[in-house]
Amino acid sequence: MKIATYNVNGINGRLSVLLQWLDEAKPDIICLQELKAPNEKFPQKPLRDLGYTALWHAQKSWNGVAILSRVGEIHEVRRGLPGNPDDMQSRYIEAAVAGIVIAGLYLPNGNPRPGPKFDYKLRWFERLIAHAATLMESGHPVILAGDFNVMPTDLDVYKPERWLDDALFAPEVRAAYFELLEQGWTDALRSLHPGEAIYTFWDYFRNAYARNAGLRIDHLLLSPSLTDRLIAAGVDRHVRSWEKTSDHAPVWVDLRNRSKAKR
DNA sequence: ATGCCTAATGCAATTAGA
Repeated sequence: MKIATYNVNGINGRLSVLLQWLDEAKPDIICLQELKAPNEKFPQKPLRDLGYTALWHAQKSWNGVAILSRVGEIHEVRRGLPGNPDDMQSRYIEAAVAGIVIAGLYLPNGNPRPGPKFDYKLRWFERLIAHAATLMESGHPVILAGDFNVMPTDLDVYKPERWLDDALFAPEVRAAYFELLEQGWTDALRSLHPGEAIYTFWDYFRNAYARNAGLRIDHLLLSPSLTDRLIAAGVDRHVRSWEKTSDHAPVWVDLRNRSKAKR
């Protein structure tokens, strides 16, 4: 079973790229971020024509997350992170699909730092850590997938020294990421490719993709029972070279089917 | 320090992204 995350940077502006990639890669479950469209403008029909049902949590202009599936019903668990009823930004959606709890998230960017946006990022991260702890304690197979807006280590940045003061690489943000991992989550891509520079984002400026001036900020974190099923993980980086493409590339994991002998 | 690019909104220029 292939599960992916993809920050599309505008689902309607990038729809042809999204559909082409889905048709080519045929992932089973996909978490999308940055829909940048109101709920009523979610392109349900073209996705359904490709065999995907969808659940989305969007808002006008900014943010917006969705879960797509072609392997069975999407059972919504929650939309929005608990812990702040005043938070109106559509950045979190959680559903049960094919026996797995899928948490799709779009962590705040946080720039400029310092400032209110950075404070919001840190508070949002704290809420994620608290909620992820309850998911971990549940014992269910869980995957936290999305745009975390964090490069965990120097290896995840083309030029780390230039990013030290940035909200995506600040010490307190990386510390929050590792505090989350310490609950028992496995960073799927890094666990299978230790020591390898792999990026998921290249900005539109300065010919960044051609220079491979990238960042690794999109992550798939697996609970222990899913880590045992992890076969492969990768980035479909060629999608970043397409016309009208997002500044992110899709990231995916391949999981072994549940063993009947063990159940 | 800022622009470089791109999208959404809405029809010009601003906000936001990372």
